Amino acid sequence: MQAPSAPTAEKIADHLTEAVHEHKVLPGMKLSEDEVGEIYNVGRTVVRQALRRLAHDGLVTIERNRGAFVAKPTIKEAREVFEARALLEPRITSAAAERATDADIALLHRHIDDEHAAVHAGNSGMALKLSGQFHIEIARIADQKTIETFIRQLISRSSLVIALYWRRRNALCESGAHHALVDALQAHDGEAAAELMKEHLSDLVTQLDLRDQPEHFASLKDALISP
Amino acid sequence: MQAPSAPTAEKIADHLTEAVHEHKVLPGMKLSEDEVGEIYNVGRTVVRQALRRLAHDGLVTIERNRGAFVAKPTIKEAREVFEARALLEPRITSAAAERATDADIALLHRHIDDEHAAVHAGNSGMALKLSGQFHIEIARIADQKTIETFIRQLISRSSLVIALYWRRRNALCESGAHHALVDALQAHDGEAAAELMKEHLSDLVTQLDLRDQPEHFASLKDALISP
DNA sequence: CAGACTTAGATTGTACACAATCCTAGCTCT
DNA sequence: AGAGCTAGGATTGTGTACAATCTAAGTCTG
Repeated sequence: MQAPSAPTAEKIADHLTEAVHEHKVLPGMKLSEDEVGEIYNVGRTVVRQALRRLAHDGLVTIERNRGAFVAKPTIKEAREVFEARALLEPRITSAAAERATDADIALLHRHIDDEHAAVHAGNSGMALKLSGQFHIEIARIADQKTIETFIRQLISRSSLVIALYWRRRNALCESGAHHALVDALQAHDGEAAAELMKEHLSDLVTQLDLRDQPEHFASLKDALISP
Repeated sequence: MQAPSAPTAEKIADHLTEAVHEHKVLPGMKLSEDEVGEIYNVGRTVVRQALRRLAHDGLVTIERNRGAFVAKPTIKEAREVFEARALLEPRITSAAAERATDADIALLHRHIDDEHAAVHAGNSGMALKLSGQFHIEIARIADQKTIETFIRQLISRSSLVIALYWRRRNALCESGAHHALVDALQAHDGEAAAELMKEHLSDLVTQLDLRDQPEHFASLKDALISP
């Protein structure tokens, strides 16, 4: 099912990123260079480039002489990711509302439909990916490449955070929020759109379990001595 | 003067980043792999890693089979960089004001002194670097690694933007703004600090010449035919 | 003499081989 | 039997060789 031709490093990185978005690969999973290279029919040199790019995006942690692993964001990092999103996304959404064309709106509607279809088909991975892409589309509409890049990274990491800290495995984010957002964008109501995005993100965070760790003590001694 | 030992790819990337901050290397300059490798006493493999990292930070553009060049941000990108900074930095400064310790304040004061000394010594490159680092320090104090990373990238690119679009070559940013900022941080006055940062960034932008290009026409024909 | 074509040099892209490091399993010793 | 140690295998880090591609100089022709 995999093309026998040799894709570029960028393509591989993008494909792996999608896989993370779909929760096909999960935090902590090892990404062996040989293994990945075999999958994509490419040498280690190219795999290496892809993995380092993912590491720079925060999706992968490279431990020297040990290899690349899908990142496992800590609670603190998880909070930071959503704080950053809360800073960037409402404002970018507001900008998107002012620039959105009819074609953009149509695309977003199709996105929501696909998302709905995926949920209906029980394909939660695909639904999650589409849900993330929805946010990226908004950044694209705002026509701010720099911030769009940041948001891409944040959404990738959000996928990891959701994989680790989502409260109820089966329950998915209701796409109602997305629908209301598109309406605000269509009405070119920047203020309303920004507010909706802010609430949407806030809702997402409350669905996460970011209480201070279940105390994975470093050592047994620490666990028993602590009050 | 360069150590004969072999530094790591990360070290090289950091060193080159500093060089950009100091305007030692300027936009458009070519970074040959062999040349860089010779300078740091390291093979092309390692240089390659460093260059790709810089490319990912937006400091370098890699053209296939042509090589790596220090990036030349367009006017649009320049605007985006400062819009992103305007979004992130005031809020992060506010957070920093609430967390700043005496040691942090002392460090910032030292920073300003160094900056002043550099200006006085006519070392404008060093002054510029320190001025950028000042902003990074604030992000560090806020203890938000994720956003700090973004701000690092933005400040790096700001150095390129300044190299390309600064109005008056010899005039430097007065460090008075930085001084007032430290005062607000010391007083733990988040709101004032945020406002000062916002104005400071706004001042910076007005010092740039971001008018729609001097029309670098692609071809002579286009230049003469246009109305 | 101008312009297009050809060819040589230089630079980057990729694969591969060897070195360094880490993990595991088996062994020894108490 | 269990803890510590050693040797083997496996995986990653880096330099180097070769292939692909671009640049530029030189040549030829109208």
